[in-house]
Amino acid sequence: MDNRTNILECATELFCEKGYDAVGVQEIVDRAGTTKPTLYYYFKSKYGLLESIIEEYYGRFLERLETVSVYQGDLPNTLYTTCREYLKMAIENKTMYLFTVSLIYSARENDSYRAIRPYMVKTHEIIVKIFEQASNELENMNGRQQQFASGFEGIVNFYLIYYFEIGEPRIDIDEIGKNLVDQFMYGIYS
Amino acid sequence: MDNRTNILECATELFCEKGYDAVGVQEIVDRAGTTKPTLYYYFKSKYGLLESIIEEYYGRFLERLETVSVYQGDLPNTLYTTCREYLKMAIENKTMYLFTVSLIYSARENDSYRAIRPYMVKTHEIIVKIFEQASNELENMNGRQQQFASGFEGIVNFYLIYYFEIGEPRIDIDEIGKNLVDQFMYGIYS
DNA sequence: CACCTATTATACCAATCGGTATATAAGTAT
DNA sequence: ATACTTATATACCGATTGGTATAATAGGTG
Repeated sequence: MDNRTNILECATELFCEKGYDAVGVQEIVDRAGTTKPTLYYYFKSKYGLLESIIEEYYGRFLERLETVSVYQGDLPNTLYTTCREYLKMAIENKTMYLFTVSLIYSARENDSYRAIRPYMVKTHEIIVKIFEQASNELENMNGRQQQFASGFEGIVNFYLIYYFEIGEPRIDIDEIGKNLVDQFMYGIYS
Repeated sequence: MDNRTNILECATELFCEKGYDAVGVQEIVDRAGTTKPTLYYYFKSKYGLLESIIEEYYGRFLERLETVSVYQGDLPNTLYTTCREYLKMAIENKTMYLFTVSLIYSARENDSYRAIRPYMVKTHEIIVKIFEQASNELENMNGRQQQFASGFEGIVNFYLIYYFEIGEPRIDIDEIGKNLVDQFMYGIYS
């Protein structure tokens, strides 16, 4: 494995374990078996390293999300397909997923939050688009696309964290996805 | 205001803004207009200061939660009362609530998580107790009290973060509480 | 071979980190 | 008046922070 990838992976591990601020650059290069100038050669700063880590995971996630979230002429089905992919991606990269969640809830003036924000916004835009295209299906949708999108993202994240927490050995994406969309749609119509 | 309270409040502000690790002890005493030995006199370490901040808010929260969560012979009503108090407390202390959420999602090996964990556990125990006392109401409850408790806590936190995020100027506790419990109960029975 | 660019390490930087030894002032109890 | 406790500041500690100046070492290309 090349040095860049190695540093990236060791940093990811450490950030997930201890958090961005609690990990020193020296600690990262020690684990990677290299030295600081090498790290600063590939990533120009500690913050640049964080950005690269997020881009590595979240970039791929956004590509897939954009692909699967195309409107199918039916809201529950579109949500179901989107939800399945969301769950799948998170389960495949559990550690990174939990790390990004911790970043999302981190302090607003912290570098961690600054780094994750553009990806949060982009994710939100993709989900909002689903509800915009479903406007004809739901009466009184006016201006509530943002609200529904936040709600949907929130409930998916909540299910994920919940199932990771109780340590379900085998998570059935199809079943959870169905329950989740059902419960969400119930919330919308009530 | 005495020096101890002043340090406590300044530290709370800074931790909420930037996160525990990103704030230095010097920065805290500068804002409080005092010096480090004073801080170390009242709280024996930076970690002790964090513990005091959490205890200040979460201690009161747990007391109230324990009081209102007594079982009323009816699950939805008990949940509704508990939920109302949970929402009320969070809305009254919005900044501190959001700070504790950020701690809950912080890295497992970070001091922030170590400090919040006992309070998370205690909260969970209180909610579990509700579902244990409702065992006669729900068939097939065996061993799922923990699951329901996690689910309930999750959905309440999700609603709160969601409403704080969209910046609803006036949050109707009664209405949100009702919707929330309804949606949760629907999830249980389906 | 000579040249060039991409990598990597040694050794260092000022600044900040969490924390403390020591001194002092003010109040209080004997 | 003496002794003790509480509360605060000056000045310092070694260790670590993120980051870099410099130089050596590759590997490929003319």
